[in-house]
Formats: sequence, structure tokens, C-alpha cells
Amino acid sequence: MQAGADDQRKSNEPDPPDVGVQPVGNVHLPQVRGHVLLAAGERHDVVHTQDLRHDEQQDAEEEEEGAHGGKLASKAGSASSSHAEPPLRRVVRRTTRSYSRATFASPSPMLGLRTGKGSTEPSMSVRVRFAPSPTGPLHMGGVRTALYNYLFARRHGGQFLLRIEDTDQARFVPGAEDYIREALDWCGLTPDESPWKGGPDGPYRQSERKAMYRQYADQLIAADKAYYAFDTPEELEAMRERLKAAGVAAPAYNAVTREHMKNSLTLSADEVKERLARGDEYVIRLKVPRHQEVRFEDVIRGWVVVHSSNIDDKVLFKSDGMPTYHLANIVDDHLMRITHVIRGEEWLPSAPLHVLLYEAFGWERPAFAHLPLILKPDGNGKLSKRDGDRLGFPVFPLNWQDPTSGEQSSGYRERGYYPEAFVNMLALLGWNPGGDVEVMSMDQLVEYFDLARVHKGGAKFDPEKTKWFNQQYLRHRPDAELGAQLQAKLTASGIDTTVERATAAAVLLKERATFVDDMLEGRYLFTEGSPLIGNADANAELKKRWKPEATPALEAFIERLEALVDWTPAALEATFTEVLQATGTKIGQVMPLYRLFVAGRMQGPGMFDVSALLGRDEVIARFKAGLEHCRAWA
RNA sequence: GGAGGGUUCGUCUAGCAGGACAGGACACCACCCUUUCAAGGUGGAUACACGGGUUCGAUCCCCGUACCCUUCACCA
Repeated sequence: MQAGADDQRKSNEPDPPDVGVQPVGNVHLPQVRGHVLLAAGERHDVVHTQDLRHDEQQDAEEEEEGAHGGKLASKAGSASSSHAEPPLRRVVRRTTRSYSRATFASPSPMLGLRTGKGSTEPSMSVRVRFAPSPTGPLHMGGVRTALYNYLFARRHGGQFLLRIEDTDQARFVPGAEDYIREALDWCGLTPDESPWKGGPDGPYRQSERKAMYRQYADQLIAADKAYYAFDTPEELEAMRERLKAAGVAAPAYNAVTREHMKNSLTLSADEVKERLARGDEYVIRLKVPRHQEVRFEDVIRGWVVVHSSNIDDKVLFKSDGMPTYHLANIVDDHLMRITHVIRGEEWLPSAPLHVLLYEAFGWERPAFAHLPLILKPDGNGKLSKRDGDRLGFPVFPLNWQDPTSGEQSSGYRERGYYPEAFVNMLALLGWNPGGDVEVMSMDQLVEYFDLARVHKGGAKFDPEKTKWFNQQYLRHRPDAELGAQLQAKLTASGIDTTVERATAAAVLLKERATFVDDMLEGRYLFTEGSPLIGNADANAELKKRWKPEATPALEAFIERLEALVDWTPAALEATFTEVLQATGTKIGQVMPLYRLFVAGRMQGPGMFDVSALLGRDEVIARFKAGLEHCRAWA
């Protein structure tokens, strides 16, 4: 439960005000049934290139682009200032036969200024950060937080930084940091400043900033905003027990109880000095003001008000010499000039404390935006690793093996998901651009992203929709790429073939695939010999379908096939039809057998396409073998 | 329990400043297309948590109730 409960925690933060989305207009394009059509000849390219960027050429730059996250530039570039109209968004929907359902976004012609309610005016110096704790694999909730930070930064031309919050030495997990880095890279969310890349405000690993926190804690003590506390764990426990027994709902070390504890507020100056000199263990606590309304305006939730009496004197500096999350977080955000803290909702309860800290330091505080949680598909509560195991879907972007327990956790990448699909799905979990556009490239997400449109309520994760996204991306992938991947998979399973052939097969197979692996169902396109051999399922199916009456037609077809000059799908179909007429056979009596003889399974691409690809010799051989096979029964 | 947050179809959501048959997508069920399976097309079913107000009129504004979630460490 520990693992699960923690999953979504290490999130991150910030954001600025954005703008409302203008009405979507789509213009200059003929409209058909509410869909915008592009010129017939262009529709394909447009979708590929601009929406999914899966063209070959773009393919090449894909990785790099992802690695730099850079590219937002494109938005600026796309600002076709030709028209001084309000920002428009064209909604492009494919209306071609097979892909008409999904709604794709096309790059907006221009990015005009947006104005939105409750949005803060983004300055040109937006700086946000994703601050995970390296305590294990990055949870998909964390990835979404990173994504929103990234989108926000790009949208406003700011910087996206990554800071490793490893102040808790006890929870250090080897490999976790590398995992974070790799996961972010895979998703195309590469930070502008990070422990690995460096930057003007480094170091970006809190353990390496250790030396600078103490002075800030001291500064607070000097200003009477914090104090030393010498209470032992036992004494703290005793205090809680005592208060609990006295009927106190929420025992806390606060303005009232601190009067009865061992701290620099109750002990004499001399004793404090002596204890310090003696080396007694102590922590430094924030001296929360007694009567004060703490308030801040959350970018996505509006005003949040909490009375200081509900906030306890949080430990800022631990006895092990490390700052707690609260202190380090505020100090670092300030030093790193973070303008917007975009983080998970689980941090909302401690936000007032953070506000108090900024006040204690006298620093201007960043804007806060607390993201809704990602909930489990069924029931309520945060999505945890256990849910993934239980329901059979990944909860992490990449595979992960726990260094101590050896426990394995599967990731989206290894399951065959495209990072674009994963990111697209994540982006829409809690946010949407307003129209009915769903399939969007990273550039488009950047262009449309608006923190003000993020939902307040938690979103249940839907693994099915994630598959759908993958399917969308897969079918828009260039055939050559799919062919190469299919070839590689076949080789891995002991089947040799050429890229050309694999590509030709991929064209037929991708239509019914969600993952590249799904195309392996068409392995019969590459093997030799009857697919009936050793295939129990095929034989069972065949027994149900076989009727001796079909024999004449099948034999006639084989005969015609041997003499067929034009070995193409069209010619094959024409021949087949002729045979049916000549023999007075119904298609339903023969086609299933044709399919079983040649493919060995009842589902798949059209048999004429399959046959054309397989080649005359192989098709005829399988036909004959199939016939022999059935005759044995009769 | 305290504090805070949340609540539109099964799910993600739209609904820009009260007046629409409450829209889309995923999933589901039909039908169409089709040699099969997909894909695609068409149609269907299902939602404003509840109760009061304010109003000529509330998904939308106000109050209350219910339920859910998060959080209460020398963890982040």
C-alpha cells in the first residue's frame, strides 16, 4: 500500500494564466456533414504531416524533436499573420473511408493572444518545474504533471525545469533518477534545465544543494519566524496521545501546544545555547502565526482560504541536517525563479503552509495550480500500481524492476504504445481544448493548452481509450516504418522476409491492429506450407465449414489459378467470381474454405489481397494441401 | 475525526456571460457495408448527486444536505 499510495505523490507544479479559448471556427474549407474536408488529394498529407507528423521526413526528426521539446517555435512560425482576425482553430476530420471517426486537430493558423478569466497574465519569463522524488518509477500521474508543466512552459515561451527532490535519504532508490530521465525523454518532455543538462540555477538535485538550506532556516529563526525544537520522538508521541485523550480532534504541534514542549520558545536562552553547543538533536520548526487567514488564488480552483489555526508548526529542518520538502521546495522555487507551481492535488493541503513560508521570507510567491487526481478505472481513489496489476494495464511509462524486491512493473513503452499516444491520452485526462478535437500532436497540445481549462474533479483513467489512441497513431504511421518493424518482429520469431514484403503485408494488416505486435497475426503471409498443419483451431473451424459439395468449385478455381496471367487482387477476384457462376456455387460455401486453406484463420485481410501477396505457387500449394486434408475426412 | 477539495451519460468531457431535443469521443447494443475480422457508416440506450430558494425560466446564481477524494510525519 505504501507503493501505491505514494505513486502519484511526487508530482510537481505551476502555471500562469491563460486564456479562454475562442470559438472554434473553421474556415476556408468546404464543410461536409460538419466535418471539414481538405482537398481530396491533400487530405492525407495534411493529416499526417501536420497533425500526427508521421511522415517519413518528419519521422527522422521525431526523436530529436521530442528530445528537445523544442519546436514550440513552430507555433510562432505558424502564426500566419496574414489575417488580423481572432485566433481560429480549424477542426479537421478525416472523412476518408476508414479514418473518419477520429477528430484531428490541424495547426491553428495563428496563435493570437488569448484572454481568459482567472488567468494570470503570463509574463514572458514563465518558469515552471517538475520536482519528482526519486523513490521509485515515475507514475503516469507524475508524467501528466510533468506534461502540463511542459505544455504550460512552451505555451508561454518559458522554461521547464526538472529538480530532483531527494532530501529524504531514507527513501533513496537506485535507478529511480535514471528512470525519471528516460521516461521524460521517451515522452518528449525533456527539461530545459535539469541535473543532467545543467542551467543557470543549479544544482538541480536537492541533495547537492544541501549546504544552502541551513542559512535560510537560520534566517527565519533570526526573524523570529521559526524556532528550535528539541523534543524527542517519544515526547512528540506522548504529546499526541495526551491531546487525543483530552479529546482533541487533530493533535498538532502548533501555537498552543508549542508552549508546552521543549523548544527555543519555552526554554531559556542559555539552555538553548547549551543544548545547541552540546550537540543535542533538534529540528527547526516554522512558527505559524496564531490568528490569520491564509489565502491564495489557485489558478484552477479559485480562492482557497485556510485559517492558520489549522496549520501546525511544520518541521523545516530535520535533525539529520537536511531540510524537509517544505523548506527546500520554497527555497528552491524562489532561487530558481519559478513563476508557477503546477502540481498534484495531493499538495493542496500543504499549499497554505507554503504561502506562509513565502510570507515569512518576504518573498513574492509563485502562482499555484493544483491538478486533479487521476483515479482508478473502477471505484474511487487515486490510481495506484496495484490497480494496474489488478486490471491488467501499465501504470508506469517504462518497465521497472524494483532493485530490492526484484518486482517487475510493466510500462507503456514496452507494451507497444507510442509515446505520442500515451502523451495525447494523458493530456486529455483532466483537460481538453474545448472543441471535439482529440488527436493532437505535441505542438498542438502546446498551442491549445490552457491551465484555466483544467478540470477540478479527478478523472478516472480509461485503459480502453488509451488503446484507441494508440490505434489512431499506428494507422497513420508510414507503411515503410510499420513494414520495417514487422520485419524485425518476424525475424525475432524466426521468420525471414524482405522489408518490401513486410511492408506490403503491413499495409494489409495495420487496419486491424492497435499495436505493431498485432500484425504478427498475419505471419501466415510469410510462412510456407499449409497453415492447417498443426493448427487445432483451424482444423476445428474447418470441420464445421467443410462440405464435399464445394469440391468442384475449389478444384475449378485451382485450375484457373494455374493459368491466371494477371496475378493481382482484381484478377483473382474476377476469376473467383467466374468460377462461382460456372459451378453454380454460392460464395458462402467456398470462401470460408478458401480462407481456411490459405490463411488458416477466419479473420484477416481480404483473401484476394492475401493471395496476391502470397504468390501463385504458395496459394495453389495451400489449396491443394487443404483439399487433400479435407478429403481424408470425407 | 480535523482541514481542504470535488460532484454532467458506464468513462473522458462540451456546455463560452441562466432560455439548446444537454453535444462529442471511448466503451456497449443494433443495423448497413463486407468473403471473414477489423475499419467505416447509420441508429440506439444512458447524465446535469439531492433538497430548497432567486427568477417568467435554472446544468449554469445562492443556501443546505448527501456522497466521494486528498491530507493531517524529523516522506515527498
